[in-house]
Amino acid sequence: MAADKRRNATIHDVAETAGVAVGTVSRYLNGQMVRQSNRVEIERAIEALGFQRSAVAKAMKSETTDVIGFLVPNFDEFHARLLNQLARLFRQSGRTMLTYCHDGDRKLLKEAVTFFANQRVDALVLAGSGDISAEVEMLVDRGVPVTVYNNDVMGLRVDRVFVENASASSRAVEHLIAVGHRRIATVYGLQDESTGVQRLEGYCRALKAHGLAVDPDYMHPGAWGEEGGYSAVQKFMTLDKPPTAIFSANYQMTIGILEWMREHGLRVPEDIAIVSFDDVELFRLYDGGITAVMQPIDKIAESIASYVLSRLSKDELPDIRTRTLDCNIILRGSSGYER
Amino acid sequence: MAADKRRNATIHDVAETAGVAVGTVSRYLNGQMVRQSNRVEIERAIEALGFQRSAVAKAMKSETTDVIGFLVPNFDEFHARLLNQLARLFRQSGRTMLTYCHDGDRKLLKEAVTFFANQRVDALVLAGSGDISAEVEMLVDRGVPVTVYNNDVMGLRVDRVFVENASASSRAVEHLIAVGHRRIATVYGLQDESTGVQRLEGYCRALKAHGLAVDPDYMHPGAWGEEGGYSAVQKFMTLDKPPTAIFSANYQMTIGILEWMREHGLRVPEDIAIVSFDDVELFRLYDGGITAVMQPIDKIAESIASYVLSRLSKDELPDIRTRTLDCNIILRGSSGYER
DNA sequence: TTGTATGCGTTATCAG
DNA sequence: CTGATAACGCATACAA
Repeated sequence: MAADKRRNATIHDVAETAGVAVGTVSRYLNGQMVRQSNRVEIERAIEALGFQRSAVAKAMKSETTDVIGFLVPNFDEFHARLLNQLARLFRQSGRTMLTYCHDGDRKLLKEAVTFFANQRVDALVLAGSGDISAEVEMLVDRGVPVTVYNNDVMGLRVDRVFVENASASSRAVEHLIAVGHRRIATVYGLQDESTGVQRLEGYCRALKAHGLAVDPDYMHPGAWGEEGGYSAVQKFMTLDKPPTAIFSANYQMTIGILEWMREHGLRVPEDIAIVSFDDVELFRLYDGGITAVMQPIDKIAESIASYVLSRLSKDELPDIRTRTLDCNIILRGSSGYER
Repeated sequence: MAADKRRNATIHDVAETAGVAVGTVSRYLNGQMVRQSNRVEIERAIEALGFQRSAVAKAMKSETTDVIGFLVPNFDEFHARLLNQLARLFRQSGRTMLTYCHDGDRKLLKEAVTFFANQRVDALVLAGSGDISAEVEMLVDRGVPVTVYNNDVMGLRVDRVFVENASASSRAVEHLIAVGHRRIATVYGLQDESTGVQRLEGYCRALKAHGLAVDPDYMHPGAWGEEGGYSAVQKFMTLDKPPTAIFSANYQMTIGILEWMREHGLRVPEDIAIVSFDDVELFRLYDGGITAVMQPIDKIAESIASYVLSRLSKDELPDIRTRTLDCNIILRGSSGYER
């Protein structure tokens, strides 16, 4: 009656060959007290049968899966590092991460939340997005801890981890002003996301603080993609007075800018200086380097993990929390800085 | 007796408020025939209760989770795209992907296989690795379809998807020979992985085919990391006759080479020409571009998915299959090609 | 078509 | 400390 090799062995099989009751095996598996002689018998049986405890059945009974859902927008460099760090931190507490990538597809975004709900994840981490609050609220109501990062999603009882988008952007633009630029353009991100709004706000704030006009001609929407940066710089260069510098609100758009400039034989920073949000490997290696706002990814991961894990241990923390982290600006050649 | 908002509603709750039996609800959920009037009642009840079917209980009963495990070495550009494509293909068949990243950590590698076994994934995809065969074999014996890519893992009844590492490498080196290089070095990958062996083999084969000596001084192990490329070029440049070109067996090592050259003010391709395995974004944008072997990632994903899904539909396909895909070489400035 | 009953592999609750 | 047994939420034979 023991497992026939194809079939998975169960704790019943283990109990039988070890000559004990299933309850004893279960207790052994959960690190509770078991008589020494039984312990060795159980271990022997587990080894012999190749027993692997079913996480499915465990979840069924215990109402907890030890899995944390992560709704990823995409697998860019930022998220590659964030995923790595988060997975590491969660693993230390015996949990794992289930990722679902939506790639900006609004339909997938909602499917993902349903998927996580079906999977009964113990907690959910996601980058905020406007039209997702209804679905997420359902999870929150069920008592699933949710943590939001990057973009805010208003009116939800969730923990939040952000970076100082506005002030970092402002400092980035002030750096351009400091090295002598007066005609500074920006390609900005989606305005229905808080990062998009705040980074644009930082740009405007810096100009105003230094008595420079905020000129609509120098502001181009980019939708976060390479094409956005590409068409922005293309448009800027048709102006009577083209900008001498561009602040780009994320790295994908910056790549688009660089692409256009390469195709048209323009040089950085001689023809146009560049400062970008997000510090990626390319910016370190590119020609003289690209000056960039570096997000503290490891700290973001730690903050998210600490929020999630705290809610998972104590069962009910009273108030929702928000943490907003500082960014550093890495000076490189693209803003005229000599290394 | 209906769900109290905090608790998850079950099909029993749905059945009760819809005034039907649980079996009927279950059949409705699985798309079987249900009387029209009952159908609307059930839908109404589901909506009212916010019912979400428990994937855990479904898996418990049906012995299938609709989840496919993917053991990822890391989240580099190659895997970012591979994950995206694979997730998309699996999604189309109603399945999702559970990823576990081991980052080259041998302990995590084994833990991951155990994890997937516990989670009862329906199938497993992984990059081969020498010391993992024992753990994987256990899954194979249980009848879990396993598909291996990138590196082979010998002696296992699994499907395999590779690229033509040797011939692509050979062609890459021949390209360097064709543009006039005679002192061509290589920084190669781990020799306990088939990709490492084959790419080095391709390098040697090209040299021999053109009557050039295979000189150990021109061959440096790189272990796939940036440091490997960095120290390789460092060593090469101390030689009496430094190489005029380098073939790098992956992109991370190439980045290390570029880093060293930047630090020491050497130029590509004037001082050293470069051809690299893996085509990444950086190589497209870098200065005059880096000539690279482009792996057909989308085709790799399609092949993996088709292998996995075929084994999941028909229950028993007789023989294991292997597919080996061709690579293109993208010519750019780093090998002296003018664009 | 529908209802009822059983079992999937665990954990938890009891008596022993 | 251990053994027996009842859930957990769903799918599925089987009978109606």
